[in-house]
Amino acid sequence: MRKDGAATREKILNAAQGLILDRGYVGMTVDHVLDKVGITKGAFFHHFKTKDDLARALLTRYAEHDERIYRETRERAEKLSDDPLQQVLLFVGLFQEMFDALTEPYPGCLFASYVYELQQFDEDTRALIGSSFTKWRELLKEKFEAVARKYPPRLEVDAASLADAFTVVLEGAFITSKAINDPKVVSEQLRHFRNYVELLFRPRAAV
Amino acid sequence: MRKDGAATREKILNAAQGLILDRGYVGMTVDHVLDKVGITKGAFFHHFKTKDDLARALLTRYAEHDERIYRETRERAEKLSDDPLQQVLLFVGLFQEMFDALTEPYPGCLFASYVYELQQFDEDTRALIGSSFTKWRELLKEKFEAVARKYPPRLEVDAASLADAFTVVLEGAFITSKAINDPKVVSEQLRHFRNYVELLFRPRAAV
DNA sequence: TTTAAAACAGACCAACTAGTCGGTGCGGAA
DNA sequence: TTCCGCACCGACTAGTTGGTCTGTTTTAAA
Repeated sequence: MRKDGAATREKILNAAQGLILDRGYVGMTVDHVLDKVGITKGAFFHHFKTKDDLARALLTRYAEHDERIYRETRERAEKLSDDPLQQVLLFVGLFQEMFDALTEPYPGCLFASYVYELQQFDEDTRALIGSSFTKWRELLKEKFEAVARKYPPRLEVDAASLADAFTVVLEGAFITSKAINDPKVVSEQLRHFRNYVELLFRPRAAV
Repeated sequence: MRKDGAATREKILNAAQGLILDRGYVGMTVDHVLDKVGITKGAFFHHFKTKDDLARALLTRYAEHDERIYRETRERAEKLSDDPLQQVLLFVGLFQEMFDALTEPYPGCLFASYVYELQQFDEDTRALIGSSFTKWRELLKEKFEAVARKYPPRLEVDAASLADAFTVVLEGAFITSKAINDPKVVSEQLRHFRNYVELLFRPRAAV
């Protein structure tokens, strides 16, 4: 397997993603990628028409990967318990587990990186970012609605914004974790979100 | 007052900040700033030695502004109530008020922008980012410790990470707000943080 | 073995980048 | 009035950027 186009393409994507999270999209140059992967201009532009083309491919791949993680984790939680509240708490707990294993700060979220350079991207790319956020929301929203039906919340809350809160905590924790260079931040903050859900819905007797 | 150097300097800083939040630091070029302010290269490099010099000045100004807001809001809350729990709830509520008034998404946090291009900046600048985050933490941490002394929390929590949670919610909400282009996200998410604090500390009888 | 396409090499280019430098005009001190 | 210095101008430069182009190697089918 001397010349494997698909493998080279993957290497380019992986290298570019790391570089973008470290230096931003504009700050990541094509030459940086070439150095990191060990290829030349010809190879790069054989696989990607333009740098923007790479940006789109990268975001699409990231979105698919993210959605799979969300969906699989939700399914795992649903298998572990029949109770919607327990399912949500397990869902958050499973994410906590993942981020607890980190020994250095999570490199960051590609969406967040793009959001802070939003004007560099075309309308399609920006739409993809927005639709990913709303997709995550929908994935958790129905879960929270089921929880609220079974356990009346102690305070009035909106299922959609509560679903958003999970993403919000993740995004905020990524930034804070990188800023103070502390890998523990993400799981600590997820713990707070878990606490919130618990306090909001868990019936008195069970506490 | 024909030629006011200080005013021009401010105009440069303001224009650059807006451009950076839209396009990232590398994506903001000196020429963009010149266009926006209506000056020339000579004027720009008269006020700032290099582009990096502008980046540092901008971050310093932003850090001072942020700290002032945090501190003044805390002091306002402290004047409005003697009870530490009420003070925290008021603190969050006052922020909610500010962000509730927005008609378009908050342009973003300069620290977060820099964090997603971290490798572009020197050690000093990165240290300034880290120290700002810990400063915000300290500012709220003592408050939460006072709350916890008076009202035993329903779940065991660490004051430092709870203080971080406020910043985390803000940072995460900024990104989500921009991503889905919805200015209401920030105040909604602050509401959840307020709920959390309330559920965590407020005694049963008062709920 | 032939052959056509895919995978890659690397010299080259136009546009853009941050930064320089000699010069200009104006306001106030002497 | 002279003179000095701050604020500003804008042509210029050296280096970098994304992207092109021509040519070479590899792969697998015919």
